[in-house]
Amino acid sequence: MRALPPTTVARLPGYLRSLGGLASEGVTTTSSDQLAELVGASPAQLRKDLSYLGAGGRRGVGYEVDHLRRQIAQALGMAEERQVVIVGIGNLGHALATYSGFADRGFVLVGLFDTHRDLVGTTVGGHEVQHVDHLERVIEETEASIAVVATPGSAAQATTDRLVAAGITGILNFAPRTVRVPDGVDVREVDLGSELQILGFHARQRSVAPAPAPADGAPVAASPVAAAD
Amino acid sequence: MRALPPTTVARLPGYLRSLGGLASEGVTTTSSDQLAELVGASPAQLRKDLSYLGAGGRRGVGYEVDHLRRQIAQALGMAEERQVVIVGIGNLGHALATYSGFADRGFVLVGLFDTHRDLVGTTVGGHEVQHVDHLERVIEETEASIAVVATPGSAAQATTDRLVAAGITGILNFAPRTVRVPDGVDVREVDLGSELQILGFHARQRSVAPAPAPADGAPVAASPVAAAD
DNA sequence: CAATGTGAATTATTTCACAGCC
DNA sequence: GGCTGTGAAATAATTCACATTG
Repeated sequence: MRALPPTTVARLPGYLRSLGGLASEGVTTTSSDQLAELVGASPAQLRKDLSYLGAGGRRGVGYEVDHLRRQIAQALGMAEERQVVIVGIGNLGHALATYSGFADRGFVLVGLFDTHRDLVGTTVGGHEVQHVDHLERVIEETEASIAVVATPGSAAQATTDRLVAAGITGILNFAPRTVRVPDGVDVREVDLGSELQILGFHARQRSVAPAPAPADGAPVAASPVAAAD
Repeated sequence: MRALPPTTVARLPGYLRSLGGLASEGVTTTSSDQLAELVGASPAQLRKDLSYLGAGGRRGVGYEVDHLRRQIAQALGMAEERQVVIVGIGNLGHALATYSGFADRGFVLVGLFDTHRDLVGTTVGGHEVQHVDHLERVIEETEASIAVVATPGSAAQATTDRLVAAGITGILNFAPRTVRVPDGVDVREVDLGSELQILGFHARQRSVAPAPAPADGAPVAASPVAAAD
């Protein structure tokens, strides 16, 4: 019918996580109120999101936890295995390579790559680090479709170009640089520095503004906090 | 006069990064077209974002790079130093602790914490890892306002509660669990697993749908790709 | 004349509120 | 009676398009 709004897609993994928590506690049925509380969303938003999936909640009863999990998992493509490569095995790449969350989400790590002589040949998280020279060959052989870029910023765009040329269609970019990709390729940018700066913005607001709005009382009439000073 | 939309705030770090790139190439003046191309946004959006800041662009000319940088940096609170603590020095926490981007963005690392006996006392990125027992004291003494949570998911909420009680007002949460905070505290959730799953969703779309929409031709009439099957 | 700044139009997202079903 | 599903309303974000200005 209709495509899922991107905002909905972005919330599904969180729903799935909370449902997993419920399941492990033996809960078999839940409600939009309960689940919304767990994920920190509004019940209405949750119901709307789930309705896009055609998640068969029963009125007066709620949602069946297991069924909902399967449905979200399927929407997220977790039914099929996806091969993932990581390029750039520095501190962050190392941490990502040893991240335990790949397997249980249907992702299979099929290659680690770097250019540094002293890294190539070492084993990280059970995988041997290969030289990026072999990138294209490995991607072809393993049919990898997703890549994690954890290179220095200076290498991010060139790396991305090679990955795309080799057939990668989804890129998770941790390098502190926005990478450009052609249509049809999907990028998610994750940048620690940017996240900190966003927190910094709010921290500044707090220090410039008087009070951060009392829990739910008087609406702090028109505080003259301009963006710049 | 008006507050910046959150979406605008989230884009500012990227603008700042690209402006830094321009500056290091010796560029002194730029246009919304040029900058938009660099950051991957539309020129109109860029102009609107910058206009919120009161960024004094000159019509017919463009923006002065240095001035714009200062203005964005100030909006993001980079003028003041902010003290940051990291809780959870596993693989990821270790990588974050050695991340070089703190200093140049006005963030000062003032404490690393963990519970593991064999980690406490070791030095990571020039800082000694302390036991979380000392968390409250250090936050008070250093006046830290921002915390990075890189604990296992099971410890994330309890850690967050302690941080908030100790006065932290901004939290960057890498643990795979949504944490709840009271009003007035700011949280950014960053979860590798979720990001991968979002990429997984699009990968599935590609495999289920025929073609990923030709660059700009026939609009692929009503592809019957429902969310679930 | 080139490029910003910005109201107006458009599109997307969230919230409301209630009918419908269990 | 309780809780979902969903149109309709409200809000937010983006894009358009053009008057404005150096």
